[in-house]
Amino acid sequence: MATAGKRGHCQSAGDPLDCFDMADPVQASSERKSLEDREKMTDLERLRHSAAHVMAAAVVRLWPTARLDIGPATEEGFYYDFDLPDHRFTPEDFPAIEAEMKKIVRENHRFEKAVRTRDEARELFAGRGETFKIERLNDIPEAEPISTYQSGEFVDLCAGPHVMRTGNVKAFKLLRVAAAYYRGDEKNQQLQRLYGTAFPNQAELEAWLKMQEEAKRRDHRKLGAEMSLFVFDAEYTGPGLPLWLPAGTVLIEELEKLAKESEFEAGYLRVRTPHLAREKMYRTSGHLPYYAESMYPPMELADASQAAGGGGPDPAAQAGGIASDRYYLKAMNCPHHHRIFAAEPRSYRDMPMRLAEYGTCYRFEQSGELFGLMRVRSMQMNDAHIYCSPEQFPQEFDAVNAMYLKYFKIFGLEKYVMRFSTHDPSRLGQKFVDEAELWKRTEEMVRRVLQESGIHYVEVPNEAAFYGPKIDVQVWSAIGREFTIATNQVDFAVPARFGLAYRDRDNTDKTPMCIHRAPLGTHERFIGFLIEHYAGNFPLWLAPEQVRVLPVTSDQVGYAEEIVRELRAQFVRAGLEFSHDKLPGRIQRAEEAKVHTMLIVGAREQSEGMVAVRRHGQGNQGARPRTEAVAEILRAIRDRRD
RNA sequence: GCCAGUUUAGCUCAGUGGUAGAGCAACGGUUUUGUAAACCGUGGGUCGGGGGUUCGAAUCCCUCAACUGGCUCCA
Repeated sequence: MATAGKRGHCQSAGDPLDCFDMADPVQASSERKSLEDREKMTDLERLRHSAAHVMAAAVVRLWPTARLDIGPATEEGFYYDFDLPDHRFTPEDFPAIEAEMKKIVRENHRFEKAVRTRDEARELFAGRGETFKIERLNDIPEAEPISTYQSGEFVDLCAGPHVMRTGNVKAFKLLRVAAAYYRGDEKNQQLQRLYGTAFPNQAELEAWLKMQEEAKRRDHRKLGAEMSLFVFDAEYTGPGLPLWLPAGTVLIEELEKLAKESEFEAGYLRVRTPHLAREKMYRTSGHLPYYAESMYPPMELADASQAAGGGGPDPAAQAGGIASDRYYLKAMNCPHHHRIFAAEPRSYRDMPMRLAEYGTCYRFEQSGELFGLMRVRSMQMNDAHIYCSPEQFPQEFDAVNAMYLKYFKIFGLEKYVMRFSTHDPSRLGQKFVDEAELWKRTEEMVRRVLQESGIHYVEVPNEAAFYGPKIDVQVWSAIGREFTIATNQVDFAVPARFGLAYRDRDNTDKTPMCIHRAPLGTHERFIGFLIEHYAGNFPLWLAPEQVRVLPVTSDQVGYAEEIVRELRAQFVRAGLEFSHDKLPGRIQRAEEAKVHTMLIVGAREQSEGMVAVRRHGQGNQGARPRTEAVAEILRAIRDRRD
């Protein structure tokens, strides 16, 4: 993993694998900003960076032994890293720090820039015991000037820029305390990081805080519990292993229905594979030994001759002198699909061969990385592998792309970026498989497809997978969280590892290319995203409870039951509620449960064969003939409209 | 895995060393109901698990776990 860059995945030279890693949070980069970047800093970033100085100054006043590292602006505010062995920050310290910050703001110091020689700066920080600053000083390229900023008694090694005076830092708030490894490397010591945010004025700060509150309301973990979609039962099931409740299972099955329909239309063949496989599978794929740590530990069958049955023990294990047989829970489906491809002789007439499966994978994510449904240890992937010839590739890739766009339209996803990761020619044969021509051609094809479909994409050099370029789809949930929700990868290398081949027209064996694709990602992350995207107000086709019929009095129960029967006969998820509550109470509960459509039937409706339609969140839509209302519901479900 | 915080009834939360509480939900009954909460009653908790201090622990201490916020990681 040493060659892996800061933020990508599948980029290490040791990784010849598919990798549907769905996580890719945006992280504040700990890399140095160039001088040009600094000039581009927005006013808000200047303000926040200045606020970081004010906070650091306050901390040093309160804890004079604190040593400073760095304090940049981030997307939501700023942080500053401290080394302070004799005190651990807790949120209880915030009022004192904020009070001291206010004092510094009132003192209204100028941010005074001073350009210094290296030796002067070194001496200055050595005198203050600021060892991190001296190390950071050594990072600054020879050509760049060294500058410090002073506000009051506080001096920091800093290239700026800042606001004019501490008095300009008007509205700020400390947010949280966290640990952070020095230089972002877990081999280094941990520093204490204080996060805060700052805005030009109090009103904007408060608006932002309010937005954060709103975000919490649509958090998928909260809504998932409220709507009984899933639970985590760590004590019995295990951390990161969700149990899908009936309502959540509806979402899964509707998504699978969508996927199966689109994949059927697009000529995919469905396959099914077990949740585990022998060690040899992952040794051949290359996952072992590099990634064993990210997989659940193997199940070891001590008596191999007995365990192995007809096949005998794993020869590789025997060769190593181990008379045992190991099975691993699968962390990805591709090796299994490769073996399916290899199961029978293949002809060019079979190509392209598109093997699809909602495969369940298990990844032993570190405990601290688990995050609701977004980062779990068991996941069901909208997986498929397309085996094709290089000639067939553009068309296949284009079709995959079209499927992505189809899905985005269905879900009303307007804000997304495709992140196109390409190779670096200078690293062919090391980080990237040594196929210069294939790289060039494939990347050009991919680029052209992206451009022609008018998709918004960014190209990221040097972040491709070992075996080919890839596209990650990044989306934002309605609350502004960014996720990699889907991925589409080109693979020229792994089919060869498995010895995959097809007989071509010229009667020679050729190795196929492979496209790994998962436009709906995993159920877990995709549904987590959808919950936030819709704030739990699912469109009719997805809504766990689509229709609830509410008779006004017991006299209409029979009529209501008739309507429910009619709907259920058409596979509409409809129910009836008649309880001791008055109508407004039952409406309230249906609204709270986010039931998509309520059909209210009283004496008036019954006598005229009507229903009064009420849409969740939209109030009373008025009475309509029952047949018309039912037909409209069926149409909307069929068209996957809201 | 690391740092910090949190963990009390199904849910939201109150309870700072002296008999575990409220609202909602659940259940039972009354009410026959017209577009976001009718009324009355009942049951429900080993206060995350374990250990310790104390006459006495939800409350103080230790430890383990899960979750949350970050960091690292992310095949």
